[in-house]
Amino acid sequence: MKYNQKTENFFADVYEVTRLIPRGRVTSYGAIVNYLGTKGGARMVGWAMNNCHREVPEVPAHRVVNRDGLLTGKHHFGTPEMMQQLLESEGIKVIEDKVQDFQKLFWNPIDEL
DNA sequence: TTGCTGACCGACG
DNA sequence: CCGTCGGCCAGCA
Repeated sequence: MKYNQKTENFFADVYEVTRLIPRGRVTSYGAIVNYLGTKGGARMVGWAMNNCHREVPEVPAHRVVNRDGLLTGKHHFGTPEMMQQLLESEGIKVIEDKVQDFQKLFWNPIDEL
């Protein structure tokens, strides 16, 4: 599969930022988009994540949630429970598909990078 | 080319 | 609180 240079660059940036998320922390699609300069649109981040499973090394997509801290993409993992399981294994509490203390655990690439 | 969809977000009523 | 719409861009029929 080949993508445009634009798309490849976008993908690379998204994956790079996602991999930089510290263990036990989370971020949002909007934050990544904002960090990249809203290039490509917010929905493209999710679209990129849909392809991340074939990327190497593994992209911690489970650390990326929507702006409310909801695990909107959990159905795109092997099983719907996997995303929550991975987060809890890192010490993140998840209740009803929602990250607890989201504001506290939120990792903003703009602020950190 | 058109129209619909999508792991989003913000604004409106 | 909930539904709807517009904007963003790529993929597909």
